Amino acid sequence: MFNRELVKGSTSLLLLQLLLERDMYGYELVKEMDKRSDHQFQIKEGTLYPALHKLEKQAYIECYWQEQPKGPARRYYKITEQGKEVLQEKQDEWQRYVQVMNKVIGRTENDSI
Amino acid sequence: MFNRELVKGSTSLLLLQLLLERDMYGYELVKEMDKRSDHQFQIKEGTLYPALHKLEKQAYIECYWQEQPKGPARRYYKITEQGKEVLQEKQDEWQRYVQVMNKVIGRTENDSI
DNA sequence: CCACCTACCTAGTATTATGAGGTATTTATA
DNA sequence: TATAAATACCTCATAATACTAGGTAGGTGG
Repeated sequence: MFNRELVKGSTSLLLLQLLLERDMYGYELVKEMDKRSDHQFQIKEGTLYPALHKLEKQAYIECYWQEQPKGPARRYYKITEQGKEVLQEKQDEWQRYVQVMNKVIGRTENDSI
Repeated sequence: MFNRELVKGSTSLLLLQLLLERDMYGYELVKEMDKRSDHQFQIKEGTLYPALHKLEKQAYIECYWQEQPKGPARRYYKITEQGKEVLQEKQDEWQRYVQVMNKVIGRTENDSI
């Protein structure tokens, strides 16, 4: 999605954020991310499922199957309390990161060696 | 530096930006980056030199050796015209990226499915 | 019937940041 | 005089992770 390299590391932040709002299943997360970002973050399934499995292993999310009246069953993911804490840390880190980036690439007038 | 994953992809942007301001040599770039970012971007030499060589191969930067009266010779890097164009694109992409990220992780009040 | 969408998944590849190492010169210190 | 530390360059192996390209299966529309 977007620039492959720029995005690294923010996937878990994005996923946890979406799951903070409501439980979702994998395929739904792909669609929701696409929609929310005006088609700029088109996370691929080859990225999503391993990422979700890792988050689950880390106990930041939990999952449960839900049968559907029609169509295949869905595996819903739910953020845990621990996941919420980690999300907060990731949010803070993102903020700091943007600030530092802007400082370095931003204006230049008075900072020389 | 910082969070390993978050940073991926922005290294070339940062390097090109610093070189836009003046020619620098590798070791100087490490120190300058550290200084500008209040010690938050501590780019490692194992990252820097391969990154510089790649930028050179892509013709975004050029280099020249400069003997020093004392101490080892320095290899100075200089941004090319093509590098300046690429830098502009990377800047734009960074801006867009921050905007989309903020949109997705930002406020939530009225954007539901 | 067949294409397409939903919905899950994995394996292999490419990229990239880092850790750990190497070389060589100069300067400060003990 | 040693010797450590700083300057200045470099490479290799490893880890993390995003993507491509595949696979399975059920349901829907033409």
